[in-house]
Amino acid sequence: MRPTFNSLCAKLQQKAYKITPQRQIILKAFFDHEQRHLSAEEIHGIVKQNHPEIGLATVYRTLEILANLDILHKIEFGDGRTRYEFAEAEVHHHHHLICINCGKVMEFNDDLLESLETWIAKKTNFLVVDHQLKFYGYCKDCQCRE
Amino acid sequence: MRPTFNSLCAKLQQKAYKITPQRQIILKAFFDHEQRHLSAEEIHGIVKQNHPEIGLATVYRTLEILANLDILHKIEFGDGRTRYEFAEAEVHHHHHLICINCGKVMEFNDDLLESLETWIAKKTNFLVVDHQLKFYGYCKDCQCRE
DNA sequence: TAAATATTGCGACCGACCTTCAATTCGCTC
DNA sequence: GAGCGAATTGAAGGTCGGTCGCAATATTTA
Repeated sequence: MRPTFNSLCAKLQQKAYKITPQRQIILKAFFDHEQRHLSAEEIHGIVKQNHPEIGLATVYRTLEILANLDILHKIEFGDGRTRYEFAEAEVHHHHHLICINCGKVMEFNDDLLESLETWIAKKTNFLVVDHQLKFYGYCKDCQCRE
Repeated sequence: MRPTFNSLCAKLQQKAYKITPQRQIILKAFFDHEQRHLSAEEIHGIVKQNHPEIGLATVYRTLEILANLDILHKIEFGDGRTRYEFAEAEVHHHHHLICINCGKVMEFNDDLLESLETWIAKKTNFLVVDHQLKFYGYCKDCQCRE
């Protein structure tokens, strides 16, 4: 079951964070664009449409808080900007297919890596707590052209 | 068999790049620090010791060229700076174990992902040409403390 | 050796992100 | 609901990795 907007606000409040309009607006933007991997500037662009007074620094600060509370999850696609998605998605071990040509990002699920993690622990004494798997290549649309 | 310094210079020359002292010095630095994942600034620091006149921009430009020629391979560990390693290492499908606590980076090899790539191609029509797998966790030394 | 062209170092610039600070707002208590 | 203290905000400026423009210089080819 996925968290509701209200349950996430409650999570903020539990940790003594104040429920400001700005934080609500930013959080709502993630519900409205659930499918995308949004960067800070993209979020800023979205919330500014209806709330032009919200500053970029506030967006950065809010994203940092939401990531620390495990509400959002940071991802990097190598284009120099950090992107965010709902953290709950991460427990399904979904990973990313990144098109080198058009930059489109798709997802796929797998559970293959869990067995790999325990194998690593045995072999190397390294305690794995998270992993990131990215595949680079050409999506269906970009395989003919280019 | 790994390429020699001279064979890599030849590769540059084939593509109509000039063999300048700066490029040789930067390339040599990678032979002298083969085990590490060096960033542009680190390379600059190394080459400046014996050749203080080499500019940072030249280092960036040279690394870009060497990466485009598949002599070096770019890697990102999420610390905001691009790092480089010899590309030949990549064909062995080695991946990285990144310690969240001390930042140490270890490597491990696997061939597991090749079968996954063909599986993806069938399932999603996505043509995989490269992949990146990173595990975050705690290395042996950091598991007790922290 | 000289001309044509690529490359260099420098400094200015860029974009993503963070910090500082005065002004405002939240959440609590009365 | 007013008042208080602490957290938060927007704006401006700063940091940092990386890039660009340009005049000076070096490499290659003839």
